[in-house]
Amino acid sequence: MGRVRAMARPRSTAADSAILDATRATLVELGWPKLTMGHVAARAGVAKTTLYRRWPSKSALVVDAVAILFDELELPDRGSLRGDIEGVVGSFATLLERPETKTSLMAVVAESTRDPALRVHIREAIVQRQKHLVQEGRDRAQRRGELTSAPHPGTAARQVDLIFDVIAGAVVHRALVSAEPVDGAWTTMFTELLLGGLSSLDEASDSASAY
Amino acid sequence: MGRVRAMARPRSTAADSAILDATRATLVELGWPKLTMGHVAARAGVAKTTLYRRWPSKSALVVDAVAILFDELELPDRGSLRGDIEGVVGSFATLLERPETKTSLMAVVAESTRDPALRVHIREAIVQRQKHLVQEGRDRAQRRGELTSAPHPGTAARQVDLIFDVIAGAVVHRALVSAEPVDGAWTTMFTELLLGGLSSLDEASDSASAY
Amino acid sequence: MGRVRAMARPRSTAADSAILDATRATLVELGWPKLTMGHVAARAGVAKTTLYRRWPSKSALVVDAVAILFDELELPDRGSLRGDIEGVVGSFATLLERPETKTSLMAVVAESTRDPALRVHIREAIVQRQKHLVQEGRDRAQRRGELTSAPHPGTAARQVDLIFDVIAGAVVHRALVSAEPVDGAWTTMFTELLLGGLSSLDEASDSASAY
Amino acid sequence: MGRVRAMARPRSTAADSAILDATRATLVELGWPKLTMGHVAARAGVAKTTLYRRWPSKSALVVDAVAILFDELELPDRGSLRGDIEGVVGSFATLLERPETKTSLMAVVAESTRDPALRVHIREAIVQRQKHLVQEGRDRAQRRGELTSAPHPGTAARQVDLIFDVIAGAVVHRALVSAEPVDGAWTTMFTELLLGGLSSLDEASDSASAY
DNA sequence: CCATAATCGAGACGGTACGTCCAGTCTTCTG
DNA sequence: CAGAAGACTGGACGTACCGTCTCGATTATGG
Repeated sequence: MGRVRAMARPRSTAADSAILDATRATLVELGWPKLTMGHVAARAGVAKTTLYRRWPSKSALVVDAVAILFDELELPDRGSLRGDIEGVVGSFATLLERPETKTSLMAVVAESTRDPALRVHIREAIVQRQKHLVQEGRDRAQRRGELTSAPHPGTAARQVDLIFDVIAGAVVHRALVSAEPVDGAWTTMFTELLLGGLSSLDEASDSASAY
Repeated sequence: MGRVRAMARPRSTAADSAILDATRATLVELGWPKLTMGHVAARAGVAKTTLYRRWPSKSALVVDAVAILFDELELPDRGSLRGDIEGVVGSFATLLERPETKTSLMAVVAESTRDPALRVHIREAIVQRQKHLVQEGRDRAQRRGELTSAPHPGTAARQVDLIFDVIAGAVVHRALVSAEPVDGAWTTMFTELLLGGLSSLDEASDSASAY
Repeated sequence: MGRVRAMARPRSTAADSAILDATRATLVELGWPKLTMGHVAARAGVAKTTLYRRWPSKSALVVDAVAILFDELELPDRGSLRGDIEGVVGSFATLLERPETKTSLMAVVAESTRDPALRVHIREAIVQRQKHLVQEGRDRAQRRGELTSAPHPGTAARQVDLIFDVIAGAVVHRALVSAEPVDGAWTTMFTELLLGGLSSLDEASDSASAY
Repeated sequence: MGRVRAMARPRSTAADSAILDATRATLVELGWPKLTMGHVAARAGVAKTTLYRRWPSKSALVVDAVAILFDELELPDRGSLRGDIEGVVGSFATLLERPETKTSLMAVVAESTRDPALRVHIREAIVQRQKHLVQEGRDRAQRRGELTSAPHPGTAARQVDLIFDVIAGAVVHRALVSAEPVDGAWTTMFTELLLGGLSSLDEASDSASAY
């Protein structure tokens, strides 16, 4: 096709993972505010130039380095919607306690309020990427008969978005803003609240076509 | 008796408000990342030294400057718990859209993950200070007969904390992380979910003494 | 005359010497560059205001604090002009080795190149105040017959000035600029040179009226 | 063989001279006390970082900037030792009247009393570098038969050091400490004294092996 | 024996420069 | 060309002093 010349030195693929590893290691040791591009480069055995050739900024680099940590979140079948919710809340809380995520998640979000490209990057690499968890939980609950499916596909998608914001938002707020532990008692109470809310949504979307 | 030391020149109270005003104005114009201590000092007609004599860091200063904006949140009686919730969600969303808060709230929270003193500062100046809104909403709903009071005072306090984290967390996550609008449709759906959750909590705390 | 009223609180005389002592002590410990007005004030148990009420600047204060150290210079009669010169050179060198003088003499001179008032202050408090040493040495040598008196008083005064500049200048330059020790060998050689110069001046001013 | 590292971007040589030029220009305009690193950097069109990468302090920078001015000192052959001395004293006095040198020479010397590295720097860049003037004058006088050569090389070197300290010290002391003009009358009298001293040294080193 | 007035310790104030640090870019040479 | 090395501009950082100021408290003397 358009391929004219291809004789240049290709980018080292090994470097990519070395850089992301170094980024995470530095986040653990020094935290976001003390993480510098120079530090990461030195630790990865790479020149700063190489970093900037692949990521536009420190924030974008950290988003990629942290994003894959969120892939650890799973939704093992605990037999009931209540169990599934409690499980995912617990594993999310555990994730937020790790130094890599704790010090950098809010930082990149803060940065993103001024940088649209970064905002998109976060949404794609973290938010949208994890929404399947909510969808899976819903599907499983429907199969168990705990919930009914929404009458309209659009409504279902909006509900997934909402539930994701409620779970993620509440846990993050509890852990990082209120700065109180996301322990068993809190998780139980939160799950109770969420279950009641879900069945309420279920009935409402059943009867009315408002959503 | 209580007099220990009162001989030196007292701190100018006028400077305090000038600094906070300048901080807010600079946040509006330049946003958090471009706000510098030097800039604020110059704008307030004050020396940088004076800033550092009163606030230990840029973050602490911004917390104080922004905290009073949260006092604008009110809970006008709309006649029903549903209306009250929709009202407070709307006004919180509006607050989060203001440039002063949007660019700085997440930034100071991010900073606080590494600075315990700042974490306490945020909790006292913003979080605890606004929890009365949830309490008021609950009391009003109880008076209306929409909710019953919790059997134990400790349970009630924990419920207030939870509800605050759910509301604030969900709205903040929707607005700043998912970066989608907190519009009427979302608010209605969220309120539906929350109302269902509240009545569920109500019944649970009624029957069981688990909480 | 103009005296109308004199009922105010007088300045504490004790403070003066406490301040000068503190200044010297701080010079010994920290040296000129790290000596600050605040430090001296604190050490003297005095407010900064009090310092500035009495001395216009750090330099002026140090000049006064150091000036009296130069009063230690003496000219004990060693029986010959050669001995007298070697003696005064040695004691001057010893004085310049003390940390109070070493670190501050050049500093105040440097400052004085930009501050005429300070220049006058140094000249009066240090330079002119020690010229009597040269005069005494000359007088003594004349009484011994080692030198003859200058034919004109003005010539004598100019010679005293010159000799003072030569001795003080050479020793200071050796000690502080060349930064080599003013030891016995150097002193002997310098004294030989100066003696030869003095007799040369003596003959010249005898025969010619040029000076 | 000698190649150890030569892969990085080399330091700009243009920057060096731009910085030194800016330093001298600033010394002329503002004098030593008002010269700041920031000012010099801005004037040289260079970042402050670049200054600190090359010179450890303001003093070290000024030493280099001023040192080459001393290279202007020359010793034109005026036909006699007397003439040569009067000539070099005059040109040294002229040099000390320039604002660059007047305000900064004593300042760096003062600083050097606390900073051994700076002391060495001054000795090498200014003192040792100009001693050839004394050596030249001596050599020339010997060729003319005005002086004889010292019997031992070590003695000759010590005499050169001494003469340098006497000339430089006396002129500097007259000009900057006593703060009186180094005019023709003073120069004539000083030269008379020095000539007498030199012949005295000459005879002494001839007869005795003390030196 | 009180009123007056300058002094005192304390420390906040506006300024200015410091020397450090990092972001992001540029320039060199090597593979 | 990609990459390592590291110099470069630019700008904010937080600190340290300067010399001035504003306090309330402390002495002296003159009336």
